[in-house]
Amino acid sequence: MAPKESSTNTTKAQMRKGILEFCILLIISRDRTYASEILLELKKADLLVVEGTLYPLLSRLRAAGLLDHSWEESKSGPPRKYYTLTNAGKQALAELTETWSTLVASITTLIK
Amino acid sequence: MAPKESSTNTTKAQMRKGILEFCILLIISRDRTYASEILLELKKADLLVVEGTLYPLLSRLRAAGLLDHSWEESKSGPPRKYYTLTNAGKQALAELTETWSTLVASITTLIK
DNA sequence: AATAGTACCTTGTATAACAAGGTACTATGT
DNA sequence: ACATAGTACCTTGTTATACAAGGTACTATT
Repeated sequence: MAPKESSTNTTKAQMRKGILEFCILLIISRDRTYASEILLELKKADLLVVEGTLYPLLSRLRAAGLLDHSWEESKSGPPRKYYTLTNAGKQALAELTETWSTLVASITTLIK
Repeated sequence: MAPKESSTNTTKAQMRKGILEFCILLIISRDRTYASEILLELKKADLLVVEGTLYPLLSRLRAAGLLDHSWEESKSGPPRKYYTLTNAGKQALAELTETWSTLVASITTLIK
């Protein structure tokens, strides 16, 4: 029997995708960090993402003025590009947190 | 000064998008319903969607075997296409609900 | 000098959301 | 009887984006 792709797999992926930007801002807000580490954090939170998704997204957030970055040397490899939130980024995160709360409330209502 | 598009608008839209399919299954699970009514329900839950998004999505879910439909007459207009969940749809919804819970837990952890 | 590990980034393809436009049935007003 | 408004369906074309795959480059280890 040929392995059948579960149709919920893509739906689950969709669900996670939508909140990616929010999670990235959340992670960066805790402490300055760099792309490879963000990938690990997202994996820990069961939000699987690949490089080809993350890098363009970070660029977009930076272009939108939400992120800033600075290069720093590393003891164990090439230099790292550390990201931090700008003031606009902090404000955006606050708004998104609000949107998230509303969303959770809406869905909780729908479930019941 | 030209009005500037808030960068969080698109991010918020993204966030909502991801969970659209989940919400649609949730809404249909409560009682059989049709597209125009689903649109209203989503608006009530602050999940703005347009027809061009909903119709292809319903078709996809149906093609995936999660939805079934039947035409029924209406007293106040053209016939309506009522959707219901198939057994596969019910199972998918159960899985998505689980995924949703995990997601909420992950993000709650990130926020703290 | 070669290999492994870490870290960055880009390109091409497929999917999907949205805006806009289109069809058709029913009820209502004149 | 005809036009208009309301409801409900659906499609097409454009744009955005997620992912897979591949590529560059620095450091440490053997």
